[in-house]
Amino acid sequence: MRKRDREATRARLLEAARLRFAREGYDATSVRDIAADTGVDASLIFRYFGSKKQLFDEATAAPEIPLDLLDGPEDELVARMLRSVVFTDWTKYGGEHPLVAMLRSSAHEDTRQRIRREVCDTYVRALADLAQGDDAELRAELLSAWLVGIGILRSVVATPALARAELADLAPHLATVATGLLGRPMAGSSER
Amino acid sequence: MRKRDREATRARLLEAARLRFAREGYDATSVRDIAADTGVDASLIFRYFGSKKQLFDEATAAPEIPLDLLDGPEDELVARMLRSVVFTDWTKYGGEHPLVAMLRSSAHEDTRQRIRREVCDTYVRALADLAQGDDAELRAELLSAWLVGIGILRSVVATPALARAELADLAPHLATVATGLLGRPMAGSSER
Amino acid sequence: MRKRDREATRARLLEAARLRFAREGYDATSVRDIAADTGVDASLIFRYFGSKKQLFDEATAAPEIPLDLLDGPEDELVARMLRSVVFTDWTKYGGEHPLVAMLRSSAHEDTRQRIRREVCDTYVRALADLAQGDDAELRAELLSAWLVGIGILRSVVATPALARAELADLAPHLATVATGLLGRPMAGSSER
Amino acid sequence: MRKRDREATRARLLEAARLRFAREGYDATSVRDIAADTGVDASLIFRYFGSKKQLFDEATAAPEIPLDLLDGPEDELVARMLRSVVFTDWTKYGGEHPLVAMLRSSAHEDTRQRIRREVCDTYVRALADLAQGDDAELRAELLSAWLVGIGILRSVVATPALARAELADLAPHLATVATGLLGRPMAGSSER
DNA sequence: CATGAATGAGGCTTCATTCAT
DNA sequence: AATGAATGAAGCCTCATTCAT
Repeated sequence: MRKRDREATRARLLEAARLRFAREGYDATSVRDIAADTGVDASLIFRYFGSKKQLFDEATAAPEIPLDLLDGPEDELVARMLRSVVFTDWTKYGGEHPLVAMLRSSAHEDTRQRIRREVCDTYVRALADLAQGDDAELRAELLSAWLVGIGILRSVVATPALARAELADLAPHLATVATGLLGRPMAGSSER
Repeated sequence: MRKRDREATRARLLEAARLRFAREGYDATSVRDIAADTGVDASLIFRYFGSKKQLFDEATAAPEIPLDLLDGPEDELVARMLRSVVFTDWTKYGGEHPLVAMLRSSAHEDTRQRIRREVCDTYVRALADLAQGDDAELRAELLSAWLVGIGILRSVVATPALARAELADLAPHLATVATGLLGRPMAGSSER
Repeated sequence: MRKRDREATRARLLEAARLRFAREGYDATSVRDIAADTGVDASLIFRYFGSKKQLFDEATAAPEIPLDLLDGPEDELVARMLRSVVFTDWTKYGGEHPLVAMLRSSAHEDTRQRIRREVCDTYVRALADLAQGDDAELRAELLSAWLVGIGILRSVVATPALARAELADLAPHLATVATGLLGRPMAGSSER
Repeated sequence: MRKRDREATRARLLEAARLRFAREGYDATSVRDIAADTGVDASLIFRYFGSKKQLFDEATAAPEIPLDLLDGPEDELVARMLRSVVFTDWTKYGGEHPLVAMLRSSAHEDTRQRIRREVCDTYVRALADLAQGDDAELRAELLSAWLVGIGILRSVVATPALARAELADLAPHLATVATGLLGRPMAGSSER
């Protein structure tokens, strides 16, 4: 019973922290904000997580990668990635893909490393496996860069055309670019 | 003992501010840091700039757009943009294109607006003029997104292949994507 | 080492603030002074009161009006008021009637309004009810002015004769002036 | 020529200081305010006056007492004093009698002493010479207190009836109180 | 173990004042 | 002698964090 309360409070703190850190960045978020959102005293954060930094690390740990991101048809991989970046409900992260939101805290080298690791381990690697030719990794990174750029222009910078685009609007261009960069035919969207 | 030269001191403060804000972002930079870098008392910042915010605005004001960025041959426009983003000496901004560096302060809506304005006014507009078809603006933004994404992956995230790539490595892929997105033949690099 | 008692600490801060603000005025009092008097860290003031201004407002809130000030015999009303102004133990306010002490912060319009409200609501109104004739309010204010003036000359300016006067010395003159201004016989002192 | 400029600037600084100190009090006035009002650099104040405090002392030195204040008919003395306090053009002092204005800086013991000296030397002494009986000084102070109180309630506290009263409205009450306190017939106003 | 009172460093900013030029 | 650049202390306030209870 007690135990359950503790776990529940910890979870709620984590959730509030995720939202704040995503929306306002590390520096503009105070532990008091998070505690207030949760309705508990700020000192609990130190009991449960040790420090603001540790809470940040835990709150922004890489989310579970959806199984179907990497497991579907190969020619739809890029389309699935794009949907993950811009057409997925990231309400828990303030409405943006976690990686995009984390750029708001990119003033800290630590955060940059975390972003790098996830971008490389998840996106670049999977794309590099698909690419043909000797500079496969570079081309995979260039495609990843595009996805990241779209995420940023769409939500952080809020550029007009991208901000109101639907997946269907992007699909043909996605196919063009992905096909061009990977050197093999890629679909612009998955049928589902 | 420094010379008592208002303009010189102001300029040195501005320079220090540009570097700090670019490297560490608005929140993680304190006016004392900047003053210390400059070797003067922090209160001078308020005499000369009014507030930290005003110093930030002035320090991160859009740099002069090189004349040749928009005035060269049309088919090399994207290549010139890419060089501006990743192969220009941005030492004064901590080594990154100012727009990329400013993302580190993107927790503040104000900064996001400034980024949006410059991206739209300079990059998207020029590209939209080149693009064919009815969704010209969307395609221009998609290409801008790519440039931004490259800037971020290369320096903020420091992804391995991109970080060590030379312009020549990127040129062919640039030509492919730009041509594909704009619907007309584009060069991957300019001869100079 | 002080007890960790929120209410007690708050009360001690309030007490120290009352004294400082009364003796030195708003501007010449720093929150650090008050905190030091209390023996706690200055940041507690902001936790408990929000700001220096709010602490000031709370510390100088009108003290309870003694029940017998307005409820005794009518012809002794002025005498009771005089005793309230100059012959009451205002140690908590640095030795002066709160209204007189507040004049030290009268550089701020806000404070002036508070003084006006209390003077009008408590003193002028009660006196106007007693005065005969059509300019009752003016005469009530003139009598209030006298009481205020006495308070000021006695403690702020510390004029010699008034500073050492006892109630008995003032009583006959009080009777004369009050009777003259109100147009009805008034006593110079109450028997108690 | 140079000499004249210096004296002129000094005089203008003094004038600006008088106004600021009167209207906002010592603490709320900064030397920069005064310098800005005068259109000169703040450091001139230190060259010419030594310190803010010395400027204050000089700016608020007792103004020349009008010759006719003390030299007219005896029975109109109080009337002349009242006119001096509330019906004289004190624009140079922000619209209030200098003594009343100075109460805004009464947080400092120094200022209080200066007020005391002027009140005693000018007002109390002249009135005491007129009063009959052994407690002449006390009665003179009580009358002075009234004048001060009227000045304060009228302009600092801005009590409604007093704030809009004309000299004619106050004259009869003045006669009553002055006559009562001094023990000899006094006029409520002078014929001029 | 949990609570919340207390802390002290540091944030931005304004002040009176000094000191080169 | 005059100018204005520079200073450093101190102002209010917020922060992450600690430590009694």
